[in-house]
Amino acid sequence: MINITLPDKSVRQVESGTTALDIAKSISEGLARNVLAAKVNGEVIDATLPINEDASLNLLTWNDDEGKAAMWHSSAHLMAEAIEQLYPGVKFGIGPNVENGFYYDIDFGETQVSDADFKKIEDRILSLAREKQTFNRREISKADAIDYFTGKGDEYKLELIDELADGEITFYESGTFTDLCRGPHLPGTGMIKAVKLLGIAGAYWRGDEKRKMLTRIYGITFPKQKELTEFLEMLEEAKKRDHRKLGAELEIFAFSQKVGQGLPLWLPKGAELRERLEQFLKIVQKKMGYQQVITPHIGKVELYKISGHYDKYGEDSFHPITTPIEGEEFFLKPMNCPHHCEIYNSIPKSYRDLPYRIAEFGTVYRYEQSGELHGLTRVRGFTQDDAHIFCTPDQLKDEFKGVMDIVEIIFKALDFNDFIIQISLRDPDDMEKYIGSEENWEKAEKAILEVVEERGLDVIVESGEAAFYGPKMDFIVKDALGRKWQLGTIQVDYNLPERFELEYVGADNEKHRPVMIHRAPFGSMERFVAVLLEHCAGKFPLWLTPDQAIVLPISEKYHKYAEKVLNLLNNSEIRALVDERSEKTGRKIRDAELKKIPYMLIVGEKEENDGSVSVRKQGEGDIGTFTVEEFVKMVNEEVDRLLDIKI
RNA sequence: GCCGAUGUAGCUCAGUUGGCCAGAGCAGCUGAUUUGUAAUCAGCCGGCCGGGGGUUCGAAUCCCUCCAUCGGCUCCA
Repeated sequence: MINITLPDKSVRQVESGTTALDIAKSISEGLARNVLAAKVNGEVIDATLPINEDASLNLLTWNDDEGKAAMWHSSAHLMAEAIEQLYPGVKFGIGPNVENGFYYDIDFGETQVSDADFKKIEDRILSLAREKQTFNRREISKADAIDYFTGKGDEYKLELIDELADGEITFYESGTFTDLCRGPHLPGTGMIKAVKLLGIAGAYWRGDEKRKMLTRIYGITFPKQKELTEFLEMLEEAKKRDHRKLGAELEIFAFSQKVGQGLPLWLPKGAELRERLEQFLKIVQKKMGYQQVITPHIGKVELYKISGHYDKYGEDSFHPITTPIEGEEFFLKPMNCPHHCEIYNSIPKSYRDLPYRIAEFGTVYRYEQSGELHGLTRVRGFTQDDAHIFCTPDQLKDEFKGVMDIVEIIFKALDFNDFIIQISLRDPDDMEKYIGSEENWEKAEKAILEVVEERGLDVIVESGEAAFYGPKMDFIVKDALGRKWQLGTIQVDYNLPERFELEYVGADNEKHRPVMIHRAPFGSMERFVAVLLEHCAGKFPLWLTPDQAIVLPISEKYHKYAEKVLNLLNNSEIRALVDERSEKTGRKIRDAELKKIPYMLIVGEKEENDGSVSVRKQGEGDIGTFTVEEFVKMVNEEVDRLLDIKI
């Protein structure tokens, strides 16, 4: 007999060799029907595998991420089986579960497959699911595994097997399909009740663009039809939040084929909004000792050779522009730091001048591959809220913290709470990629990790994601469709000061090298506004939104009073307008609601007589009648609450 | 850049076994209406069917090519 400890700490004595599924059955049939996999001593395995020793046991269901993972991983196998039946002779790459579903990379040979084929594949998957196939795990020797896939002619699986050690290879069989797989899998395919193939795309084998492109099919499955319906509804909702759609509707930005792809045009409302964001940051930065600078949009090629960017990105950049007579070469600046280094260098520095913090809303241009462009989040011309801090090594940590304070202030003012902090360090397996001394890298990485430690931050650490010149901390958010975007960034750099021979005279009267911090709390204005649009679904915070209020006169008779209200509002720094169309009030309200204007002020006879406005809040409805003064106070208080900056 | 899909009016979409002058709703404009918390009515304007080639008596519809967009892959100083 062995002891099985359940999550509620209760202990069950069972025969050795009992499966998780058996234990579930002993608890209740209902539970057993819902068990997707089991977590035994912290390891996720098939619920149908025997347990042979004392263990803690978690029965994983649809409510557990690991349960979903088993479901979707099994679904990938099922899709592969369906596809193999429909397209005999196809070869398979990898087929994992992902955050929302699963995919399988498939080599279809000469056959063209498109989303028009999805229906057929989905139907086959469902009919296989109904066969209630089981997943049969078996350990197999490396030689036998190689034999099997050699027989099948699947070079992709053979490549994967080649990297595995003999004795750790397992196969899973379900129906007519056998796959190299570690598991775990569902007790049976019958638990898959609904399937939807979501997309088809090319994907390089092993993510290497030099290798063959396979066809990746994404899909998702559910234990209930209803959940699929809900998932699809959620996708529809997310699309409504897409910044590309909202940006057009709210007249924030536009693109023009004539201007060029990836080159955003800020419309008046968007430009005003962006200026408010910039102004806000400028005020914060001023309080924190930054000085504004301005640098040109181009710089000599030589500048980027010194900085090292030329070697790294020269080939991938927009090609240089040249002077007509001398043939001097200039790059459109892809970043501001080299210019800022030269600003540092323009006047000799003493340790008393440090930290030297210079900021610029610097517009930069980068050649992004055409397939990468994406609304405002990935563009070829954008403006960074850039700044560089030059300080002594002793000051580094405090300066780093100061930057984090700014990020915090900004995220708070925008009610932005849902972000991930990522620390990016070197790739220990590929040190060739980086420039700069070992000693400096270690110092920089240590400083960041210490700050994280001191602040008790919840961060994810990624090795190999560092910039080529130094480690960094990034603030990452997800867009409406769950794609991740990097917003703010703080990067430590010992390298550029070296390359630009930056110096300061220390208290010891000797020359020293400063440390440099690159930082951009927004990241880029374009990407930030895009993510903000999606975050607030177009309903910007009151202090930021283009139009804060709209006055809606009931009829032409009250236009005069409406104008008077408008003047009062404008005099109180409230951005407002009047709807003087000869439309019914219901219509004016509807239009203002759709434009997401936060406050609608309805004025008619009653309001004119007692100098008031009837206030309707966007998305909420009528909130009562106020005097204009009261309304102004209410708006100002709401704005101040968000902009409550404590430095 | 690569794989796949898409491209009809400012927006959302009809229209393909190739066949009269390419349609609708919304938006816009004009007029009527003077309106009390999410769409007043009527009329009008608006499209070389993404661009360019080709096949055909005839192309929005079929073929080629380029461009852009969308979903991924790779990349992202």
